[in-house]
Amino acid sequence: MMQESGTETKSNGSAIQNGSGGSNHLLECGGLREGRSNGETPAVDIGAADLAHAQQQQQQALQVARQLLLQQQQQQQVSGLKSPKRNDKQPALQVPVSVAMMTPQVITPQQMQQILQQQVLSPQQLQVLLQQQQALMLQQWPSHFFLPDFLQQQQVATQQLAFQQQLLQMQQLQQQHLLSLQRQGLLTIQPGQPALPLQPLAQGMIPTELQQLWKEVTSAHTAEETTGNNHSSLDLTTTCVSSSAPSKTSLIMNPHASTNGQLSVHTPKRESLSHEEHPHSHPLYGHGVCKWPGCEAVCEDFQSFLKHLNSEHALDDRSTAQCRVQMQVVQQLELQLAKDKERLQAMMTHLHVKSTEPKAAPQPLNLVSSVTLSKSASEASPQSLPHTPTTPTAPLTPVTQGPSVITTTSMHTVGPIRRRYSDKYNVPISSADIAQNQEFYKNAEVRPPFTYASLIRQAILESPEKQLTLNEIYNWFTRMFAYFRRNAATWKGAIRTNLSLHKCFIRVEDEFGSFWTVDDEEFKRGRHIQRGRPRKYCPDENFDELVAHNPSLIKNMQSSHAYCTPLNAALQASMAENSIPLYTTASMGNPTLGNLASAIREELNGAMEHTNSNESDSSPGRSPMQAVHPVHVKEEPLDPEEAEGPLSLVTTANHSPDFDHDRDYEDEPVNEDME
DNA sequence: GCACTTCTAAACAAAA
DNA sequence: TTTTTGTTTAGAAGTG
Repeated sequence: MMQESGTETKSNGSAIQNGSGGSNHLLECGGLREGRSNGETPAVDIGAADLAHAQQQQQQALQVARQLLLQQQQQQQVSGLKSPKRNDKQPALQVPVSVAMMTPQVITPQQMQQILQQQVLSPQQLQVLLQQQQALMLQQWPSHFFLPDFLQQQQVATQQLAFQQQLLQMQQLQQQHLLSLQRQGLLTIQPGQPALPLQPLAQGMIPTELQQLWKEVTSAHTAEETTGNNHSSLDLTTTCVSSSAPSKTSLIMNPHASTNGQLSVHTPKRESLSHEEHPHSHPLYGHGVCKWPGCEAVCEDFQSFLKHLNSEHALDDRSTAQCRVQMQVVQQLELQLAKDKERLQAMMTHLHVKSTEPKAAPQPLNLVSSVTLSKSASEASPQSLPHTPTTPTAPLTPVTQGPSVITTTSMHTVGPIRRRYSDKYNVPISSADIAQNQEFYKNAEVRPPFTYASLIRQAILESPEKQLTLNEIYNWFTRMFAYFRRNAATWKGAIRTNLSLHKCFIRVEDEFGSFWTVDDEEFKRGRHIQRGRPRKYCPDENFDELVAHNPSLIKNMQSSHAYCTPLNAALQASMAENSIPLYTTASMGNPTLGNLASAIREELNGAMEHTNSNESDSSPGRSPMQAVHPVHVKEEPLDPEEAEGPLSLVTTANHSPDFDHDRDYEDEPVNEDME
């Protein structure tokens, strides 16, 4: 399975690599991008290597642009300085078609802003276009042929240096951010892949490229400004549309984003939200230091920080440019995020495709930002939100969620979303599933897309002794998931219910209390204790498996188990003889003869009211045996085919070949059955 | 539409 | 008495 999936992912990935790699400099309308956006391309393997490749291609594009612009410059030098608005047709060369359709010539910043405001270009287009512009500027700089009107050359030169520093810092921040994202599972960079995809950009960046980046930032910022509060990624598919109708209305939500349920990260908004929530916290202020990129000025208190902020980082060209740089950083991260989302999507699709291939790719796990699901998110009550299909092997990272889900406020609006693994995929979540997103779930109030049973199992298996008390399970939940730090009553009740209801969870008592273990095999079977049926008996099968999987239990449970089987058999036989529905109790798992007799008496007297009756019957607390030997009290649920009432129970007890081992105790019928 | 699963809520009881 | 723990049931909602 794993090999198979890996192979397929790889094979698919190669096809997508072209798309992703080309996306940085080949901005074609149609085919490729549509293929990515409509989710039909099942596997998108875009990793760090792809990004590096993309960056390489980007640099190649830059070289191409330089050559092109050099030609332009030569032409201009020959023909004199021409208006940047000229519409000379330039050979497209290797410049992307859509960009070539735009004028690859020098465009003034004003024009650029105008273009950006009109949302004509996608970020990638802008990037390429700006590369061209940048290259041209660089070519022309020495001769002062062409400079933006609004920038004096000297200012530019000064700012270039400043921006280079800023950019280096930004790149460092970017790397830190990437590392952080990676730690939080937002970015999954496989070990074999090159480290940080953007690292080459940072480290190998030459001043001209830094300068170029600054220019790109300028455009990106402008683009975001024009986007307003939409918070959506610039629609990459609007290139074709908007080029013919360049208006804001042509900016549609990225279909790919809607497919993935992803929207662009909008860090500023998030920060502003947190800022609003915490009046004396500021994303730009921490540990007495101004966090403005490249500043790090020490501010004793928040007030002085505000003063500093207003004085040193007022609205001026420098601050604006720095802000744009930051925006570019964010944008780069968004791109990276989007690519990793696609990869995740492809992985999930691939793993899910076995049974649901015709379907669209699995929906994102949290849906607040999803266009398609925002309706349900806003309309549905917290408990009526749609389930989101997930696959057990899916990373389940919030990567597939829109960034907005990261925000606490948005998560609150999500409320409980029921998720479960399909029975067909009742594969236990691995530690990696959670660990991969551990940091994220610890910090973001995102409901983990695992069932309670899966989480409980995980909690138990993660414990050194493979056993946890209920309270320890609670603690694990709250420790591992920020989501479970709220509404404790709800999820704690759910945990208890699941512990009782799931066949795989086995309660063990000792003199210090009770703890829960998990029968992993039973968990994989995914069986539930059947509703409406009393379920008390000693699951020797489970017990054996449990011990097999939890050797640590042997020391506590061995002796009790030794009592269990023969006595259970005796009890069952006795009950069968008397046509008494088989009935087991916690204490029957470790009955003394007195308990056994008592149990039988009670059965005969029809006094089977409660499963623990035998405990109270034999002693106020536990039997001495129980005190010494922990009791395995969790009952095994009745299989559907076995739950057919008293007669069938007797029959089952008699005909079952593994009667005293596999089914030592059968369910007793409900009281009405007895009546 | 049905069977099933999961989640949630609630009631209840026993134990601490 | 209160809280914790555990069991059981019912119903809503999603999934296949």
